Amino acid sequence: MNNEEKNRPQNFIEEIIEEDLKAGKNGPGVHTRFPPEPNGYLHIGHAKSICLNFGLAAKYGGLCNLRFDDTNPEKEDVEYVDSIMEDVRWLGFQWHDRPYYASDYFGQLYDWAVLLIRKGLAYVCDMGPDEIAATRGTPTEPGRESPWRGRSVDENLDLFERMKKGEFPDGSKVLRAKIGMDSPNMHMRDPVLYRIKRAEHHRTGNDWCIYPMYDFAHGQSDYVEGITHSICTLEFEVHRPLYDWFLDHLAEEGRVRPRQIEFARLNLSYTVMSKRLLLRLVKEGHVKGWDDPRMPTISALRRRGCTPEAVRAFAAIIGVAKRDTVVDMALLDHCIREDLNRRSPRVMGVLDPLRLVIENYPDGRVDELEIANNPEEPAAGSRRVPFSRVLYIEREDFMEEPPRGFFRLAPGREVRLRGACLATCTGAVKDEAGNIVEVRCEWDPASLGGNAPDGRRVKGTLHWVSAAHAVKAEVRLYDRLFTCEDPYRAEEGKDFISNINPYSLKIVSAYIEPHVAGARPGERFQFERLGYFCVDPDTTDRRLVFNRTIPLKDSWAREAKKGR
RNA sequence: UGCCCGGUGGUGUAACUGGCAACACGUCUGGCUCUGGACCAGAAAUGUCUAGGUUCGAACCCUAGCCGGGCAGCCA
Repeated sequence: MNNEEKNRPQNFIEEIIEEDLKAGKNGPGVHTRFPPEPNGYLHIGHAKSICLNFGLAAKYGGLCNLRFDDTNPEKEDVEYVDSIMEDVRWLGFQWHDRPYYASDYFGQLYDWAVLLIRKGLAYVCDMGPDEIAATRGTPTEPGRESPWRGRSVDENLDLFERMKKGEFPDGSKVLRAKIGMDSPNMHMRDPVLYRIKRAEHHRTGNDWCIYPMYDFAHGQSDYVEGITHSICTLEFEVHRPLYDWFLDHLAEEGRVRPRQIEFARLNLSYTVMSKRLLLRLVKEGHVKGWDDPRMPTISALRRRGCTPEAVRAFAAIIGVAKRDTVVDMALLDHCIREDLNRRSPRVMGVLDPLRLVIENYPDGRVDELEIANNPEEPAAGSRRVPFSRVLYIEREDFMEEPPRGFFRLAPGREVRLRGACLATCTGAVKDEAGNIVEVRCEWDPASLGGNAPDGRRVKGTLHWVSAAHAVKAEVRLYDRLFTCEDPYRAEEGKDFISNINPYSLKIVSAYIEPHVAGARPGERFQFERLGYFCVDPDTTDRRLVFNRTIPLKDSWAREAKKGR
């Protein structure tokens, strides 16, 4: 890719920005913001927005502000502020330790409200929520004007000040813009600017009993911070005329005016993305918390073992556009695998152990084998893995009567024990019930290391651990949280909860090679032939816990499925 | 049946702005392999919502229609 191509706009937002840059509209440069409301945990959809906003700033040499849109104290909390900061930081973006808060502008916003009143563009309305709703009209019929719409400027000024002082009960009065009740755009029908709400705010405490609405706060906050491009999701498209209306009446001549641009939020198959639904999953106990690895939250992705690089690669690959679409979860899976494959040291672990005894291997002998940590990355070095007479192999790697195309162990078959030797199966031992409890084999001592001197080949290579040396670990095998691509589509009378995958978590007791002993939470490995795994924070000195981040692709499983 | 937005292979995104519809994922086939992974090579995709129009030429511009999404919180 030559320079010209690399610098070409990648999406419609970059096109807009470059036009604005050319027209000299942005003053000093490009300035974006990521404006979460601290009322929940961030999810992969937010990651798309974070990567977009911070990425745009980086590309055009500008800044991106992290700004908490905290205008509704009833729903917001510092717990969420902290988690959001942690997530943004983890994703690899920084805001130079200058977080912004819409609540920092409460004073300015109040002054602007007073200014609108002075201009005759806002009034105090005594109607309650129900009345306001009843007089707003419908999308097809105009609303009715409030009886309080004609109050004088002085009366409005007095009443608004007394609202602020706390002279009126919650919900008894609001400040509304005077725009017109017949607008075809519902948001322009004298929208509420301020409401009375006696709630303790996580930052301003009890300083205020009136709080601005989103529409009155957002655009002006952008303006205060010198934001040039205010990027939000599609549902705010109809708010844009109001966003511009406030700025038309409040912005000063010659100062940078922000421009709102809308893009399609991320939808992912096999999961849900709304905060409300995610909250339900947590509250109703369908998952263990916001960071349960089955969740699409950033904290869950992190706990599961995804890297920030994988998430960023995903954000880049899905692109940015305006149509409402659903991205295939397989694309996220791909990005995770691609990244983990490059960086994960390999290790052997057995999830469903079956004893394998090497009959002609001396009892008590141990070979310390030198095995590469990552065959594709010599710099990753190697480790020593103990090999002995009694091993564990994966139960599904042995079949007494193998079907066509099964390359693993079966009576009379020779396979390779990864990094160790070639071994031929001599039989299996069963219990009274007929269950296979042990497999027996003979090894070829000349093949120590993995290859026979005579150059003969085997079709299968199995992972294994030495029974006497293995470390025991709890391994949490996660699968998709929902059984269908579109969990919202449920049977008559049921909701998305009915589409939860009952097998989304399977916990097994596994044997892992001793190399992983002492691994710290967050450490990642590839368990050869199985997938990528990450040490869970539940790990203690006495208990080792792994999460399966994602399985390796398994073409045999696919083949076996087809055969059925 | 008001207003706003959007329709490109199964999925997502492109098409140098009116000039051979491409890239990635997924799928399939073959190769290679001490991971049935990775990697390499290749294939299929009945793809520009429909109908008109402008034009030498339309995914792109115009008109009409169809389909999908959003909007009636003192939520954001």
